[in-house]
Amino acid sequence: MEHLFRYAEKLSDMTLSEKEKEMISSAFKPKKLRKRQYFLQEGDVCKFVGFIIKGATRMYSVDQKGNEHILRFSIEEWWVGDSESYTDLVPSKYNIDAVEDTEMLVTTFALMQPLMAEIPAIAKMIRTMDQRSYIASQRRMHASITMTAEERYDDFYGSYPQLLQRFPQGMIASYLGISPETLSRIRKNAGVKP
Amino acid sequence: MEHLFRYAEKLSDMTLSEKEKEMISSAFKPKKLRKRQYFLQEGDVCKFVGFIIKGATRMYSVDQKGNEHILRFSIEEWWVGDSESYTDLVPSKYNIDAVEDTEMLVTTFALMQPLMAEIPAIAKMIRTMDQRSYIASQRRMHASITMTAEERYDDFYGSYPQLLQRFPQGMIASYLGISPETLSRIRKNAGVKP
DNA sequence: CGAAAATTTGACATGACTCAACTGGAGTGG
DNA sequence: CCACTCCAGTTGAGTCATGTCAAATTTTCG
Repeated sequence: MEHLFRYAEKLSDMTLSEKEKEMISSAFKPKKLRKRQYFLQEGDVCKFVGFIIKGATRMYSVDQKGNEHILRFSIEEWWVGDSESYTDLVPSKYNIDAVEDTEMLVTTFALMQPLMAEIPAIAKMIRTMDQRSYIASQRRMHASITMTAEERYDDFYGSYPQLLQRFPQGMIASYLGISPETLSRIRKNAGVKP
Repeated sequence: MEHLFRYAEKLSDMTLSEKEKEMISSAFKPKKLRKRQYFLQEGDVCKFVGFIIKGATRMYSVDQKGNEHILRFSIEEWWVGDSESYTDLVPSKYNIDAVEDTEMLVTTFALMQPLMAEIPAIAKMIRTMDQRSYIASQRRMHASITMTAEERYDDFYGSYPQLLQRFPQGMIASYLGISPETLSRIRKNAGVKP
């Protein structure tokens, strides 16, 4: 739990009282996922959110041809869940599964509500998270509209080197919206550049 | 101002007291933009947010070759501003200008803070907006990774018919990340389909 | 009405995809 | 611990979607 407290205090720039920490503790519980295990499957309504203590997950959709398209990676100190599904209570279009063995703290939205209402630090943390997510996603969109496959890879390389080392190349390709073959070729040329 | 009150009440699902309405009124002031007039220029820090009463704006970047890439359209009841720039107080990478003569209510972030802190409906409105923005942007990202140019156009057509009628075709192309020529060809084929 | 901008059309170039074959390393079971 | 399988990644060849450039046409707006 300490991880989560520290994260909330950092993002909110506030301090949590012991009582608040207890409230939080009682709302979350630990959960482990084995590699390849699902956190959420397409068609289910997402009822849980998780905060990763250790490990890595991905969120992706599968198209008619069976190709996977990764929308989001998460590692330590990131949140997991499909906000579209839980805010509107609709079945999710996405799958979320563990890419490594993963430990997280999970809660439900129902349990989250009172925390948000009664703990200012949590409310602020969530606002900050929402903002950051939106900004990140706007950046990614900009990259997607503006850049070629190679530029997008370089951009990703510069922005998220940790993720690059942590996820297999095929998944990175999927995240960037290019084929694994194309990414392989881009990487081959990479050394040859300026 | 009435527009804004109604919007806040709708999104928050709460009622504003007269006192709260006064607070809001004193924080916002009306502003008009002529067609083609800038609301924000690249390199400036975005210090204002606007709520559109009437009109339409776009947010876009310009690349080295001088091509414009539209990241966002806004029309009545939408907000205008670069959240990346104002939350982190960094110079914006984007321009925002009016596509039609536009009337808005504007405020600064400094003036917005107390409203958020003291008016629950405003806090909730903002949270809802943030969530929706993120969801919309995730959808768009998904479309961008998953679909061909033609599918993206159809998707846009289905999701935002109002925008289609309101913005010139070249801007729609830019928003979708395709060339104006390609969009023109897609539209020509559109009638011929199923 | 006329100039400038937006859209359309055509011809051509190319980035990225697909399919298929090959390679190497990781994980598994004997 | 070795042999075997299997999957991820690489490489090559051919194709297709989309971009580019340029000219023709239509629309917009002063």
